[in-house]
Amino acid sequence: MRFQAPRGTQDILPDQIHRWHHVESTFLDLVARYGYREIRTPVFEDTELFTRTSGDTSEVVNKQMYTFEDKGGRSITLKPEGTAPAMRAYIEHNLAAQSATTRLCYISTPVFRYERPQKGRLREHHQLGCELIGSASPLADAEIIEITYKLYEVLGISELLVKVNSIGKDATRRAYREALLDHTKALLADLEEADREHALRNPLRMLDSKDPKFIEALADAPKVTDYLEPESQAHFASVQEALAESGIPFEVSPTIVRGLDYYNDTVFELHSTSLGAQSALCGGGRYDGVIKELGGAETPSVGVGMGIERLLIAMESQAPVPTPPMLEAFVVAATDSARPKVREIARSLRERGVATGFDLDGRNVKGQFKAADRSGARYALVLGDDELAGEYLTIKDLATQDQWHRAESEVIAAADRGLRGVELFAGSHPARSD
RNA sequence: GCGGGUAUAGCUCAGCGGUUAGAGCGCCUGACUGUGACUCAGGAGGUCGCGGGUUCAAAUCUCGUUAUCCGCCCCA
Repeated sequence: MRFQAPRGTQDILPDQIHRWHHVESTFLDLVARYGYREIRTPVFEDTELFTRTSGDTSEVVNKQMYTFEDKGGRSITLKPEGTAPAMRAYIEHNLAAQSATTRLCYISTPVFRYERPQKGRLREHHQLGCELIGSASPLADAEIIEITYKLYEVLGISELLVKVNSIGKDATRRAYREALLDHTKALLADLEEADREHALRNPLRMLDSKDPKFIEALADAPKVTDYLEPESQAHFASVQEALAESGIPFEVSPTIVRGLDYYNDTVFELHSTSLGAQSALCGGGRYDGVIKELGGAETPSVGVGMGIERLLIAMESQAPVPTPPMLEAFVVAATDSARPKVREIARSLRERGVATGFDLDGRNVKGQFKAADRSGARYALVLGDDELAGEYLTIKDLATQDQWHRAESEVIAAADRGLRGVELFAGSHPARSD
């Protein structure tokens, strides 16, 4: 029996991991400038955490959660999204006591949804996220969108579309839902039972449909923005103003409704045209009711979750990340008598922070050079009887094939001063050894 | 959950009823006993995704299954 990774999951192999590190460190560096601090939450949570917040009519909670009973009889769910666990932790550890507004971020948190996999859609994927807790200001909404936009910009995604919408307060959505159902009454009556139920469960989703029937029927449908309360209208206008001031191009898109039920007022998504059917790079919005729903004080909040796998797909074509070399230097034993010294030099360099390799298996010089080449090391440090006698190293630049001598003590001293690359190995004695 | 395509060497793919299943790239060895990458010569590597069926004969046809890709749905 040969095992393979479960359907919809992927191994992230060493040849790929630098791309993840690049995204993660770019993200952490960016959000640190806004004052976000990282939080890590468990992979699984109490099932009710998600049914309470995401809403039991949502597709995610309804059919996509990985839910099971543990040996203690508890209902456990692998996290299907990142916000609710972060809010649970925020309440549980009373982070509100530390300051009025709290900025949390998370990197590469695994997210599980039972879906039919295709490109850019997995059963386990990973998200980066930001949560700005404790501010009702439209500037908070704009900050989250700005950070998201900047991240993609810095990472080199150019074919980017920012879509924002406001879905208002509960009352607005209730009224609008009614209006929408009223408007599509004739169409709904014609639908198959299953389709009708689906539409009735969340009427807003009809807006997003690609079905010509819906598109036609909804062409002259009322807009949610017409139903917004004055307060929500003003908020949405201010968010747009703030985005414009930040120089972020966006479009108001009435069809953005989001899959989770906890959002109010601002919702947004960023799409990349290079992604095919699964074009959403991230989604987020304001969720003022979540913390109260989870037993905390009423606390307005806004946040975003960004899918890493989709981001990496978009980057592949638009902004590939160069593969860093495995090693900086490789020490070659030209004679067997040099092997102990080779090991000693490798150890000295490693202690001084230089990624250094050498042959463990008694390979001949040719094999050692080959290994040096494979390792990506720019420099081979050759050590044989001549070098042992003269206490120097023969250094070869594997890219240019130049070769020179340098006293061992000088190399170590340079490494001690923190020098790297050319400065570390460049010789003051450019004589060739052959 | 629905519809369709694909699965052959480490990778990209050809072969589509009939000798021993191939190519390019990669890998290993040698030419070169202290020099990789380039060149030349040689070599290793395959349950043809898996299981059943049809046939004298199956990588090839067929059914099932698993994975993957595309569209729908949903979303990151």
